[in-house]
Amino acid sequence: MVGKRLAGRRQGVTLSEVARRAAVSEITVSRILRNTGPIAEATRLRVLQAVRETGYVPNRLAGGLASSGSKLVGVIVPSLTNIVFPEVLGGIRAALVGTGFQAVIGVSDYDLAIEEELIASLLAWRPEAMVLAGFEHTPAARAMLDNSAVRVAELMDIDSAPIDLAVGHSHWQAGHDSGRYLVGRGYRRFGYVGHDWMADRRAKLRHDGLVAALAEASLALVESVRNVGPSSTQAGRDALAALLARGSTPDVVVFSNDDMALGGVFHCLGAGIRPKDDLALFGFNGLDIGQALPMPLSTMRSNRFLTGKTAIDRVLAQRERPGKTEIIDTGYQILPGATA
Amino acid sequence: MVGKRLAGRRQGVTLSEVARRAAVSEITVSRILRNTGPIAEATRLRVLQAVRETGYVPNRLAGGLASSGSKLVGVIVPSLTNIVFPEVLGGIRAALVGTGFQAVIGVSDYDLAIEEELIASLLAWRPEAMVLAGFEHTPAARAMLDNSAVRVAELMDIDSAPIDLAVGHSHWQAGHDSGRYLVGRGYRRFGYVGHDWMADRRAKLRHDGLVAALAEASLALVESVRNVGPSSTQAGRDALAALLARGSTPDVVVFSNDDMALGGVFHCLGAGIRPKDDLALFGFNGLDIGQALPMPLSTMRSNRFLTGKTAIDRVLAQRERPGKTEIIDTGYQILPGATA
DNA sequence: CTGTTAGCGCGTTCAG
DNA sequence: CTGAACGCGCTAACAG
Repeated sequence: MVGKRLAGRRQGVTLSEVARRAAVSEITVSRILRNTGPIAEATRLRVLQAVRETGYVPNRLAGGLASSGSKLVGVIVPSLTNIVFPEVLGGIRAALVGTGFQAVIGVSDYDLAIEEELIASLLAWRPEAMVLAGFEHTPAARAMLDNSAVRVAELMDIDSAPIDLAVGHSHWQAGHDSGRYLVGRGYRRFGYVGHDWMADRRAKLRHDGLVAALAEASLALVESVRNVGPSSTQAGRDALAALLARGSTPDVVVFSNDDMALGGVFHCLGAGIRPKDDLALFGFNGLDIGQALPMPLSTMRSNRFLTGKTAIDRVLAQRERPGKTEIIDTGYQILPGATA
Repeated sequence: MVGKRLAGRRQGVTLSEVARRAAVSEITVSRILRNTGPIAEATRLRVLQAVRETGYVPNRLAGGLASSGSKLVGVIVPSLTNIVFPEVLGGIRAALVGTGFQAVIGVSDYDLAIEEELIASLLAWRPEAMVLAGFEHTPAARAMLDNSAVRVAELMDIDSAPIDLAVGHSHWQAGHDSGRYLVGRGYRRFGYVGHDWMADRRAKLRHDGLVAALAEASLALVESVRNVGPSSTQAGRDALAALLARGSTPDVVVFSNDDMALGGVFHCLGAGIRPKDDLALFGFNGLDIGQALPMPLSTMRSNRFLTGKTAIDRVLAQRERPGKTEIIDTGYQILPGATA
């Protein structure tokens, strides 16, 4: 049975109603509901019964206000359609389970102005930590973050100095390693297919690392195409077609990520180009779908779940912002695959 | 410049600090920040200046408590890794822009018990509406929803009676239409490859609609494989291989969704089976990636963005729960593609 | 083991 | 156009 609520009264059941019904004081109900302080088993049962009968739902606005602690973690990701971010959120959720904390998620669409608005609006909920992607924020956003004493985790990237905590891996290094790996496998004529660098600075870092590795082997990109929009399979497909149409003959094409690379594979399959035999293809991210292809994509796996989980674990372990910043490398691995 | 905050004081800047600085009362600051009531332009500018100088961030816990209105919408989706839900969230965000409302997102992992917990915990934030996926909820969850006077939108599905508002399309009908369409194209020997029905009831509805359409044409599935886990490309690939290994020779295989169907296409490409010529393949959802294949996937597009957007528009337009329930059909379209 | 007192920071009255 | 008083629902800090 689930109590009343009846009629016009807008308000729900409050603590005092539960307390009255159980013939105890409000604070006792509050303690029982929060498993705090010593409580007689008999009282607890009586109160829990009253809670059930009334259908009481605590008001966390009031609770948070009274205790100056919201048990909220603000999270801002650039996108949800790029599957890597839902995977990071998976790690965040995993770390939050059983802590009583709840994530409030914002999506910035890779737009720093939107990120700034979201930071303001999430900070208004007095979260106990904020999780962001990358190091680029507007000055106003930085000021708000500094001004609020909350812990700040910047994810994905560790190539710059963090505000507080950075968790991710070096994208420049990953690009560099991919270049060394491919050179080591005998490739010499490198093509590059990328997407918008303005929005996705990490893609540019990987590109720069790749180019640096090539230079160390006295090589350079023979051809490069960059799409203006965000990464997508269709964009990768179109861009590879455009690159090949230019007439140069790369023996390998490195893509800005797996989404783009998948499109590259599809172009090859449609055009009768045999991946690896005729043209090698290399991605980044190590998405499951790339590994389910007839020829698994050669790529690098980043550890998105671990990145999200580590950030939360760390930030909840130490709630005050420490004096010095910390950087945690969650690494990456080459997936040899069958396309390079 | 961004004010102090200095030293040990845990608390941030409050309204009264801003008020003191601007030499007005708190309520005046409050009004200015909420664009409410008549305000002298001079005062407004002075106050805004003080807000900037102090780096004041409103406390929504306090604001919500005082006004009994949180400007929050609770959203619970079964998954974020299934791309259809991020797309629904995209529609929700689009509808929320400029309204001052903010979505709080929970992920249930297709688990009704987790959904129940999330409902309890989101309701504690006193949202002004709740958005859920599907019609299946635990009795306790239903009770909490009924008990809170908030509006409730149930998305994706319109095959049952909603609590308040349902937005989506009929999955049974979609399955039925796909069957009629494929029969109309001359297919007779139908195979089915699906994933876990316990978790994804809508997949089962589509299956049942398909089977019904076949029965109307005096046909039946010649072979059916269902994976126990969630849908994935790899699962689709494995399941199609398993189905074909059984020796029956379908001329078309219908998959529970595009993820699975993509795996089917990959299996065919790897095994030298020509999609459509040797074996037709049909999916559901109309994901972009399926349309970027060398041979675009034949499938049905559901309108996820519209579903999310419509639900929020509707629910914000009328904030009290209306006397009677409403059902909005956002439809679907057949994408002919090239695999069936 | 339980209760009392006093706010948390803001918005809703109602007066000026 | 601006302000004073009050309370939203809950919890911290003491008592007892």
